[in-house]
Amino acid sequence: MSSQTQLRLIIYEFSRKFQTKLSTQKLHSFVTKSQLARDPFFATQLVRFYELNDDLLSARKLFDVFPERSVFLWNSVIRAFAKAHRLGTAYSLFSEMLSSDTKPDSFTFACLARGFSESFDTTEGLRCIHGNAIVSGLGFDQICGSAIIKAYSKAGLIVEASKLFVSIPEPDVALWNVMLSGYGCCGFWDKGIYLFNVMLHRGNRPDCYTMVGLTTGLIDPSLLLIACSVHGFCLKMNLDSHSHVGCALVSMYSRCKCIASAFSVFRSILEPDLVACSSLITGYSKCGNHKEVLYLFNELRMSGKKPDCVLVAIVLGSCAELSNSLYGQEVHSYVIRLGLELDIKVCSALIDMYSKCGILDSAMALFAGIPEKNIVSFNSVILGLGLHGFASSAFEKFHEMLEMGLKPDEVTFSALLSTCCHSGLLHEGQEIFMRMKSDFGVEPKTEHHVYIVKLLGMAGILEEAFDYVMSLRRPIDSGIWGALLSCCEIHENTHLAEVVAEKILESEEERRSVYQVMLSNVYARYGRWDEVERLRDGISDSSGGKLPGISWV
DNA sequence: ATAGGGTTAG
Repeated sequence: MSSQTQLRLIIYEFSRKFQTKLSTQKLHSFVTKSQLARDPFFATQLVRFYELNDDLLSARKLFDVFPERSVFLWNSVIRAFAKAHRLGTAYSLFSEMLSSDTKPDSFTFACLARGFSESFDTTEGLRCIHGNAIVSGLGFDQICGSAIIKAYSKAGLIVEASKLFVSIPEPDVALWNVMLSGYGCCGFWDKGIYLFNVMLHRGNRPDCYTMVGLTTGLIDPSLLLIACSVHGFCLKMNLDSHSHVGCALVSMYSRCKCIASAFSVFRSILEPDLVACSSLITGYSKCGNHKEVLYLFNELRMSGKKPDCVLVAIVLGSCAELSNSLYGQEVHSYVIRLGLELDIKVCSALIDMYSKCGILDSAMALFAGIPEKNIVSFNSVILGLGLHGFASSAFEKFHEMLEMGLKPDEVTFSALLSTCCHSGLLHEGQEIFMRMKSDFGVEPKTEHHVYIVKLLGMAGILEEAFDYVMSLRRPIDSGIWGALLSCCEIHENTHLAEVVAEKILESEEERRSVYQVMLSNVYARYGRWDEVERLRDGISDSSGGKLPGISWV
């Protein structure tokens, strides 16, 4: 092995392991003095290294002076900017590439698509990338296709995603997997399972990521039966020992509020890493066992693992729910010791924690200290102000956010509606609810309907609240009926309460039998006729023997 | 050498 190659390997390893600013500078001065910086292979590695260190400036400098730009170098630098959400730069690099001698390949489009999947103006950006890919003759490419499908589905553009999927002649496993989880992301878990059946039918062998893809759509307790069957399938295919599958199963069971199963899957993971532990801790947090979250977090710290921003944010969420600022402050000081206090995720979680613990001043101070505020930090502070009854300040922050060019999302409106509820502002609430859809194109979800019902109910206009719920598209979430029910209780309207209770039972029943039929189809496919019989018996008992007409295959 | 798939803040 030549000394040159050795150095490359050392620095390649270096780039994977170290992530401190100090090492960037050391490496940088080292590289510029040596001849290494002229080597095309090495330049690509170096860009990757800079990317990992959030040092895009150095990456750009290196790229700009580099004489021979290989397609690898172009892709790496585009990838670095796309991943950091510097989409303008990523796109202008791409345009520059189009007019250069080096033509983009499938990786170029994959890198671009990845960045655009999380931007605000996704639809246009993605269509543009997709169009360019087609022009470059890569419209049916697997690598390019899988990245674009993923981006489309992350952005909720499931129609675009599936159109692209069906146009690709012989999808590989990764492509099937991306489409499966795409359906899950967009709330069509049933279509995902249908596609899974088609995939098997065409003789494709599922891998561990197929299983991970199937779990993505299983997001609430009503889907527990389906979740169990996915788990069963993992066991049967011997795919459950893979650590990524383990994590996905833990979080799937957590979303289904079945913490016992989540825990038993976790126990079966041989060497749980930080992500596995985070999945379990997130599970306890989702199930409302916040004491356990703090306990496990402590255990994790004792075991010498270093929590990351994601985990810290979740733990702070539990401190907020416990409404005890002592826990929160302890985690806050730990965060400072770890040097994570500037992270925007952590900071937003801290704001939320302090305002829910009644210390609004600390929350506001933290908010003021964030250099680049994003949608989440604004949402936290709006929610906090609303919670403390400062409705006009909350709306001021909302306008400030709009002036900064940030696009409000569903959580923003949730926070504003909650503000109105706390201050009893019926008309303001109704107005912002209207504007949410007409001015900002945000579709109302269960939580928004719940707030409207609460606003109407609290004002004592129960009949109007009832008519409002009846006007919603079916199926109506039982949470919405629940909100109305509690308003009926407060206003002691027993007549309406009875009607509402009836509706709740109805909707649950309907949902259950639909799921049972779907599950029985899964069993039928694998010849588990005993289970099928058991389930179908259950269905005839509960819904008069009539099966809804649903087909998976 | 550059992608793609485990947890994910409000």
